[in-house]
Amino acid sequence: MKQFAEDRIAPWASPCTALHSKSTAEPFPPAHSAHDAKPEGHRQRFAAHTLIFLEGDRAQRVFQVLDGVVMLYKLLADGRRQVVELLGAGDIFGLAHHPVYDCSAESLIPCSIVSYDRIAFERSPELILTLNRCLQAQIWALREHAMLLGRKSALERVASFLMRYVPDRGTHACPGPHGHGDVADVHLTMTRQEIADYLGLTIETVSRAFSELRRRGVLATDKPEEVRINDVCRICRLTGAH
Amino acid sequence: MKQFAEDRIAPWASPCTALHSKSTAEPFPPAHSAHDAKPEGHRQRFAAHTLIFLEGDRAQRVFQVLDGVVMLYKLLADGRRQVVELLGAGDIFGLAHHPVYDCSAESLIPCSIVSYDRIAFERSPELILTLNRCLQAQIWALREHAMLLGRKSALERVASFLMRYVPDRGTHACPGPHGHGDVADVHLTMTRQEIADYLGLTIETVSRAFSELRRRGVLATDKPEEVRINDVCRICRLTGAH
DNA sequence: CGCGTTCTTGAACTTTCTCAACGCCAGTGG
DNA sequence: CCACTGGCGTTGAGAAAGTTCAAGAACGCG
Repeated sequence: MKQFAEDRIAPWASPCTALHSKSTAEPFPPAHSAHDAKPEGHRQRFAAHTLIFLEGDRAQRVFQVLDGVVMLYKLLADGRRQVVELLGAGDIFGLAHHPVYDCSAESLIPCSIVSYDRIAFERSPELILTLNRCLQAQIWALREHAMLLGRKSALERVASFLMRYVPDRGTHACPGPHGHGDVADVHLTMTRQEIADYLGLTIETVSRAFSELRRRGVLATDKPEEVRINDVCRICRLTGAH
Repeated sequence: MKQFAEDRIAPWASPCTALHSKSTAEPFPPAHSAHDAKPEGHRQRFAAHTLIFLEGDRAQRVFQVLDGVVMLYKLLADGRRQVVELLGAGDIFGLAHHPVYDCSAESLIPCSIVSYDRIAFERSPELILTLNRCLQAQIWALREHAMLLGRKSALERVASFLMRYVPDRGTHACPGPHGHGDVADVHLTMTRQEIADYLGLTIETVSRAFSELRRRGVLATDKPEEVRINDVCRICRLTGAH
């Protein structure tokens, strides 16, 4: 992942890492040549849990997260919801190969977001390379998530979810536990319901999985959103990936 | 979807449509200007059920399906498998934002495939736009699939799967039943096991779902792979999307 | 302090999985 | 030509995992 080191943030090394990152993305990397038409962006702030757009809306604008976390979700007619992506600083969303958005977008925490006219955005040769890298990272994350949704048990799903919040662990080149103990303090940015809709479970099952991890001593929670992972390696082994 | 009409095949209108398409893609659309460095492609034929590359292999080449159907899948350490994408004519695969492939690729039926050097491919300005559209279509399909894996029942999954094989039905602008009856004859290109791994189910559950649909009169099967859908609209309503 | 929301826990129920048996078919070899 | 074999699909019965429904606890907020 070293090849992204020169980026301000490494936003597409893994969309997941953005979740715990406190970093902020620039609206866009500097232009390489003057003739590249860089569309002008419209900067906006969103409070936590604010709708950005709705599945089915005309897809006129493309967005990039500068700061914060955005959730993309889809609904079935009867109200069942599936969160399909979690996006952090650097991630681009709102593209659609149909004329309307294929999912809804909502901020999970307060967010800074730039938006661009979609047509101008897609024509900009400057952005297209950046965009492609971002799309590839999203595809990677979606495939990973398909594995989780299709084949992992509830406990494995929750363990996988928790690992997202631990920087650089459980990845290709996991450095392994370092220093004294293998503890991580994590601030979950999602409610149990949102976690459930992301993991394809019910809220009760998610709650039970947390309790089970607590019972096993792997986890300690102060408030529901504040989690202390006592043994990152152990959680990682519970993800089913190893 | 009219905007893709000028394409030889409309490969990225929806990756799904490629499944039943008998059409063939050109290695790539003609160059717009002479200076575009179009990397040279290496054409290959693969028999049915042939491995193209393995998850973890160094990602040196990028592939495009000219003809046939390719399946991408991931494995967990204990052997659980999840098929993450089904690709048809026009679809591009083998890109990776890591240096190794994040999933394995296998032909489902005999395939014609071109491959390019990944570095050259990613640098080619000619291909970037094409690639971009393809990636967006894949993201759309993956999100749709996340919905299926996370929130749909076994019967809904199988119904959704069947709808993939019926051209233009169940999409945005579904023309509805036309002519006498609403029948479709479908040749499934996958074994029950492959379908199960795609839908996040077991082979038995898939088989039972087929039987249930047969019992309800919606479906008739001659051989397991040859299916007659007696009422497309009814199957469509069983997908859970409406 | 009281209220509403979110989270947790328990018990009954449903769906899907697991394990096992059987049928069908194609290919093989006597 | 026919019996054997192995792969694949179907079906059944019981087990397991997750869902549903319901009640209670914890927390934040006016």
